[in-house]
Parts: sequence; structure tokens; C-alpha cells
Amino acid sequence: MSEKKKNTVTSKDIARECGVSQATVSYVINNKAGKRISEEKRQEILEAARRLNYFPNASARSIRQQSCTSVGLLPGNNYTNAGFGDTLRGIKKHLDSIGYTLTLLSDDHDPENTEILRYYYSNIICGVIYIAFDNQTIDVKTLEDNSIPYVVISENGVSCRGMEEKKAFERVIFDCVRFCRDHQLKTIRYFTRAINGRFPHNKYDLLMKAIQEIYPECDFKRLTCVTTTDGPDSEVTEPIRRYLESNTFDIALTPNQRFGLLMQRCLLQNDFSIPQKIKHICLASSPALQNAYPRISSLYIPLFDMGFYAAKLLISLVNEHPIKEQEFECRLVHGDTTRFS
Amino acid sequence: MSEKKKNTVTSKDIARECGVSQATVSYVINNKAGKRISEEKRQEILEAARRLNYFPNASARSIRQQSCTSVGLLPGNNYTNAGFGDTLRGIKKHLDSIGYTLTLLSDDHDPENTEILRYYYSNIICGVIYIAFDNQTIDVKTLEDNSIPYVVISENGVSCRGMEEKKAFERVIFDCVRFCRDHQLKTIRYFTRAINGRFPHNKYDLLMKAIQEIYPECDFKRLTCVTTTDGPDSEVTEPIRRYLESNTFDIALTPNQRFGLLMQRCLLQNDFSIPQKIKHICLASSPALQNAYPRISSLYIPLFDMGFYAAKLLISLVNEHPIKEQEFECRLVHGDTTRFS
DNA sequence: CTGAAAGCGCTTACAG
DNA sequence: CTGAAAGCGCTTACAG
Repeated sequence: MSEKKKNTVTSKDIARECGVSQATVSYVINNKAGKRISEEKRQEILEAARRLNYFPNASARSIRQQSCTSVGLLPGNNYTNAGFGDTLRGIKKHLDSIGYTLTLLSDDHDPENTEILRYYYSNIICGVIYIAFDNQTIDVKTLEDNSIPYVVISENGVSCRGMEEKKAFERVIFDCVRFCRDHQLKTIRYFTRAINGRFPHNKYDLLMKAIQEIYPECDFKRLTCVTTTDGPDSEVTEPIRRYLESNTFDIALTPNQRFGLLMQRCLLQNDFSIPQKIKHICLASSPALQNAYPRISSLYIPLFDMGFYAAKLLISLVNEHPIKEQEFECRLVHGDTTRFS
Repeated sequence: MSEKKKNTVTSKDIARECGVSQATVSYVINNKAGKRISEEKRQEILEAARRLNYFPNASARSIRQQSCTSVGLLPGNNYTNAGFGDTLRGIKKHLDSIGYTLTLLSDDHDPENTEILRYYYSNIICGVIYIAFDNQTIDVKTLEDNSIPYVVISENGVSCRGMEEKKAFERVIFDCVRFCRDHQLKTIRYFTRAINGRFPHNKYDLLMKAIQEIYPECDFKRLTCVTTTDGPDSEVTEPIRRYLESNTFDIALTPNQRFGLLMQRCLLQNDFSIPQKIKHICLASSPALQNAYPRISSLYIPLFDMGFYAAKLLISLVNEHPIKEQEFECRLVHGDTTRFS
């Protein structure tokens, strides 16, 4: 199963090589203060370590220190449509700076979170970072029952247990509705999907809230495509197409990259003109939306910063030295699909 | 820095609870053969382990067994445009099945591979999986010098040290050129970029090879956009636009998602018609290309299978029980941009 | 059939 | 100023 690694050099080897004890090697390698080892020995030890490629065995250190220096990451299914890379870079940047490691967990359906429990209690990870864009629901009950530290990154910002829900996304949704109001876009259609009869996110609720507060006189409707997991595009495009045959409206709102692109397909097939007669904002963040033609108006989300802070927050929870909360701001980025002339 | 974990239950606790020795607990937990422990005791131990949430400490086990059960992953910058999620799922599927863990490494510029060396010699990882789509160059010299097992996943398939270069991508490029030939697409333009004067991939070479072999009479040219890292879209679109003003041709080829989408923008702005007068194949795999309108003809790459096999191959290298080579097939997927009527 | 003991590589309190 | 020794949690060869 798991084989021996060849030529492992240990602190004992360095100690023998330099004629000192293992303790001294440990002190030097870890730059332990207050040990006053002769500068000459110190250099000799560092030199030997470099020459022999000595790195302290992480498991041995972890076992001895009763510590755990890896963080679990649950990426959701956000690889493609949410600047996943930026988020990851933010997370890694902080973890690297404190010598922590990032362990990838599975997103496969696992309602009991058995994988997380196993990783946590085996001391492989000390906590979990969830990426939950597209207002994916995540089930943190098991984590809370087991007091496993976790943080959640979403469009709303970064939050953890006991923290007030963040609202960056809610604010930008308000901006979108305000945009509609200010430009007399009166009939608004939100296209979303129900998968196995359930709605996979709550963007609709936020929209409703924003509309009731600042644009109650508009004509707003949600249109639902009934989809199956990994179903074909036509599950989405057919209902939209049929709706467009006998209806028109001022602006379409879509919840994610896939919907945004497919909606554009239907709109353009129906009536190709720029500026589009029917406007469109995709309530998601993704480079593809900005690269498409016409450029699809969508959102900017500060993913790198959110990743960085999420890592920091999680470690602070693990160490029980809480850091202060941080707010993030999303932004409506106008492409071609909200242009008027 | 790293805090104690509370309430850690160890095999000693289980042993005390059940009135047996640690050895017996270990035998039962690991289902050690040939130990003939009374069924009653075995059940009692398993029950206690479950009740107390006992999981063997992974570090202790690793140190004792001189083993390392995590694999490093270098994702390249393939989060957005290459079905990264599928590849990852394939990798995880195999690793999960053998109890290995996946550790995420950084893609930040690190020419000496110091991070990999440190992770490897600290016994955090036993090998490395590279994801190198878009024919990204990777530098494996340090790994080879240090005999660190690694495998590389690219459009061509999965390969490792000493393995003949795979050619799945080369074959599909031939298919593309054959398509051009069979449909009398005579003037072919390949649009790519040079970043800081260097070409980031070798798709051009493969194209040249295919053209020389099966379609030498065509009129083929590479057009280069000079770009900077993270430069604006106009670095790409402006040269293309200018070229389109005074030139026409039969088919455009583009190397990746971003180029594919930006090329479409230029083509459509120039002359919106379906079928397009100028055809287009994007030599990449990405859901966004298939969701865009018009659907962009592009490639299918069996990413899940490739990830799965890559994990299997890497572990086989680590354990020095090589498994046999496996070929993969890519496929040209026709969207709207290669339609004729 | 089961347990006492050694030992993996490391760090650290303690002795000198 | 430096080293011998204990001990982290586990597995396994060996003794009974």
C-alpha cells in the first residue's frame, strides 16, 4: 500500500554529522530563542541540513506538538464559474505565510459529512473552508455538533459560526434593482431553475426583498426551468425560448454563468441587436461572461481578498484568538447587455 | 501558532474502555488478518470507537509506518477553462478509494520548486500531479534530480517520466485539419498570443505538423497578439479587429477559452450571420464555449478518466509497481461555428 | 489468542 | 551553553 521513502535524512543524521545532539539540531532548525548556540555550530548545522536536504518530518513534528497544520477545503462546484482560482490564491497566500497546508476534500454528496469527520478526528485537518457561491446550501450541522471550526465564503463575504450573516451580495442586488428603477426597466424577469423540485439558491429571496424596498411598482416574475442533474441545455433554453415567443420584457436576470450564457443565446436568436432590446444582468462573477460577445453585464466579487481573509479567520478560530469581522463589496460591472445606445 | 486539539481520543482510551491492550485495538481497527480476536471483543472495540469518535491519528500512523499518504496537486491555472472540476473528481475518486489525501500546492512562480521539495522531504506528499492544459510548460528538472514521482495531465493524456509522449491532442488536431480539408476551408488562420515575446504553448507546432501531412495545399498563417500578463482584452481584440478589416479567410482557430470567446466577439461584430461566413474552432475544452451563442465548436477531453488514471499511475510510481499505459481520445465537438447551413 | 515493549522522528522540560 | 531522556500515538515483531 504505502511504501517506505528512500534515503530519508533525519535530525539524528544531522546531529551525527555535526557532532551535536538531536536537541541542538532541533533548536537551530527551529530558530529557538534563548539557546545561545555558538554561531559556528549553528552555521555548520544549517549548512549540513541544506547539503543533505534535511527537512523535519511533518508528521513527527505534528505528533510531538499535538498540532495540526492543514486546512480542509470544500470547493463546492465553483471551479468554472466563480473565479475559483482567485479565491484559492487568496487562501494559499495566507496559509503559506504561516506554514499551513491545504487539503482538498470531496464535494460528492456526503450528507453525514463522514469525510470531514474522519479527516478532522484523524488530525489531518484542523478546520474547514467552504466555498459556497451561487448561494449553494451547505450543511454545517455535523460540524457544529462536533465543534469543528469552519468558515464559509460566499458572494456575501466570509462568515463563520456565530457571526452575523454578511450582506455584500444583498447590497449589489440592491444596486441592480436600483439600476432597473433608474432606467425605467419596469418588467423584470428572473430565470432560474428548480432541480428535483428544489431551488438551489436564494437569490430570488434577495431580489424580492430589494424590489419590495426600492422598486415595488415594477412588474417582477420568477420563471422556473425544471431541470435534472447534468441535464441537457435544452432543459433551460426550451422554456426560455417558448416564453420569449409570446412575451417580452425589459430585462432578464440570471443566477449563474451557465444560465447567463444560455439566456443570451435565446435572446440573440430571438432578436439580434446591439444594444439589446431586452437587457440582461447575470448575477454572478465569471471571466467568461466578460469575454463573451456581447459582453454580459455581471458582477465583480473580490475573491482573492475573501480567500485571504477566510484563511486568516479560520486559523484564528482554530487558535481561539478571534480576529475582527471584515466586510467586502461586490460591484455591478456593465458590459454590453445593459447598454442603451 | 498551532494549538492543542481538545478531547482527542486515542487508542489507549479505547483499550482502557474495553479492557484490552492497545495492540488489540490496533488489530481490530485495521482489520488485521490472522489475529483471531473473539468476536465479542471485536464488536465491543468497534462499538467503543464509534461511540467515542475514535479515528487513528494519521500522523502517528504515518510516522510509525514510515509512509506518506498524500499527493500534491499543481493545478496550473486551469480552474476556469479546462473542466478542472472533472479532472479533480477523477483524481479524488481514486485517492479516496485507497485512503490517500490530496494536498494543494501553489502555482505561484517558483522556478526552484522549493515548495515541492519542502513538502516532499517533510513527508507531506509522496508525489505530484501536474495539470498542464493549454500546453503549459512545466519544469520537472528539480523533480527528476530528486527522484520525486510525478505525473502530468495534459490534453495529450497522462504521462510520466520515461513514458513516451502521449498524442491524444495531436490526433484531434489532425481531425480538425481533416475537417478543414474535407470542407474546402482553404485559408486557415491561427490566432495566438506571445507573452513577453514567448509563446505559452505548442499548439502551433502540432497544427503545422498536421497541415504538412494532410493538407499541405492550404493557406495557413499564425497571427500573433502581443500581450502582457493579465492585460486587457483589447490586446487581443484590437489586432484581430484590424486584421479582419482588410482580410478575410475561411476558418479561425484559437488556442483557449479566452481567445475563443474574444475571437467570436470580433467575428460577430464584424459580420453577424449564422451560419458564420468565417468558421471557427476553439482548440480547447470548456463548458462556456458550448454554452455561448453561437455555440463555439471546440474539443471534448475525457478529463474525469484522465484524472482517475493520473492518480492511479502516480501511486503506482510511488510504490514502484508500474501499471500499464493508457491512451485517451479527444473529440472535435461541432457547435454552430462550423455549420454550413 | 493477547499483551508488553520497542521504536518511528521529532520537541522540550530538565539536568549538568 | 549542551545533551540525555521522556513522550506524542501509533503499529508490529515477539514472547507467553
